[in-house]
Amino acid sequence: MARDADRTRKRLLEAAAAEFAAYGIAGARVDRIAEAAGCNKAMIYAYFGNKDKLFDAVFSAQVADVLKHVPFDATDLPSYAGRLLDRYEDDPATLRLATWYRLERPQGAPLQAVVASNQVKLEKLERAQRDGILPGRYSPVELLTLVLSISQAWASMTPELGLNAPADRERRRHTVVDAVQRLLKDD
Amino acid sequence: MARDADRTRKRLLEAAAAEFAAYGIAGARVDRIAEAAGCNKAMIYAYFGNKDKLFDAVFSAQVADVLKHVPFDATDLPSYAGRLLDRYEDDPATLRLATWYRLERPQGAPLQAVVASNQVKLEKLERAQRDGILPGRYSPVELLTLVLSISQAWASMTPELGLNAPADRERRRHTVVDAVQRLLKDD
DNA sequence: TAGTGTCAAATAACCGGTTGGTTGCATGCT
DNA sequence: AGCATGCAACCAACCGGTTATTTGACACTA
Repeated sequence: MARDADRTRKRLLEAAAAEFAAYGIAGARVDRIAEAAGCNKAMIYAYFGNKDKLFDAVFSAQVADVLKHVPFDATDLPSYAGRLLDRYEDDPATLRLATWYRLERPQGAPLQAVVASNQVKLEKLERAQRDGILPGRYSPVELLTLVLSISQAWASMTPELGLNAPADRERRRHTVVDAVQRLLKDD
Repeated sequence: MARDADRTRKRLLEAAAAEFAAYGIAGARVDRIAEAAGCNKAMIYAYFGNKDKLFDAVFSAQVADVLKHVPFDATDLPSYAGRLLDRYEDDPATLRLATWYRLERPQGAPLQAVVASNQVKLEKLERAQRDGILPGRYSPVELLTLVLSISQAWASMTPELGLNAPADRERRRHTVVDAVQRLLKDD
C-alpha cells in the first residue's frame, strides 16, 4: 500500500465521524477510531492534535457537507424543511453530531463554519421578508429556529415515543412540510 | 450528623442530576457525584447498583417531576407549549437530561415512566380530536411530536444561532405559543 | 541518507466497582 | 436506668481494567 497522507487523514475523519456520532466526545474511543481507519493511534495526534480537535474537524466538515447537499432556500421553506428531513433520515449521524456538539462543547470558541452559515441564512430570510415572499410576523432568527426544529421533530423525540411514529417516511415528511406551510400562511 | 438513608439517597439523586445534565452518562464521574452529595462513592452502588441505573433513577424522577409541574392539557396545546418552554428555561437540566437519554441510552429497555406518560398524552389527544377540540389533520403522535419539538425550539438551537435569539423571554415564549396556535387553526 | 510516515509498546492518569471494617442508633434484657 | 446486642448507614483504601497521550524504533521513499 502506497503512502498517502491525505488518504489516511480522510479515513481517519470518516472513522471519527462514525465513532463520535455513536458515542459522543466523552464516549468515543481513540483506539476504535484508529482501528476503524486502519491506521495507528499516533496518527490522530500527528494530524489533529487531540480528541477534541479531531471532533471539531469532523463537525466542521459535516457542516460544510450539509450546506452543500441541502442548500438553503429562503423562498421555499417548506421544501427546505423536507430536504433537511431527508438528510436527517438518510444520514442520522448528521443530527447526532450536531446534538453532541451542542451538549458537550458549549464552552469552546464558536466554529467559524457554523457562524457563517447562520449569517447567510438570516440575511436571505430578511431579504425574502422585504420582498414579501415571507410574512413578517416572525423575525428571521425566529423563523429559522422554528423551521429547523420542526424538521428535526421526528429525530429529536424520545425513543419510546418513536415506537408510535408513522412507519412510512412519506407521512413523516408530509407532517413536517405541512407544518411549515401553515406557519407561513397568511391569516 | 444523624444518619438518614432517605436524605442521603435524595442528596445523591440531586447531585447526580446536576452531574449527568452537565456531562452526560459517559462523561459523568461517580466520584464527583459522591463528593457533591457529601457522601461516599460506595453509597451509590449500595443504593442504585451502578452508574447506568443511577441515571435511570435520575431521569425517571425528572419525568415524574415535569409531569407534575407541567400537567398535559390536550384541550389547550398552545398554553401547554408555553408552560413547557418556561420549564425548559427555568431548569435547563430538564432538556439536557432528556437529550443525553436519547443519545446515550437507545439500547436499554424503555423506562416505564416514559412509556406511561406518552400513553396518557396520546389518549388525551385522541379524545380531544374526537370531541372536535383538535383538528384531525395530524394523528395524535404527529401532533405531540410537533408540539414538543416546537416548545424545545430555542433550547435545541446550536449555540452560535443562540447568540441571535431574542433577548427577552416573553418574545421567545410568544413565538412558540403562536406557532402552535397556527398549527391547530382551522383552514 | 535525510525525511516522512508508521506502529508497537510504554506511561501515567483515571474510572467504575468492591471490600472490610467503623460508627451511630434502636431495641430488648437485666 | 444502664448495658449488651444487632443492624443499618457509612467510609477510606484499594483493585483491575481502561484511556488518552507519548515515545522511540523501524520502514519506506526520494
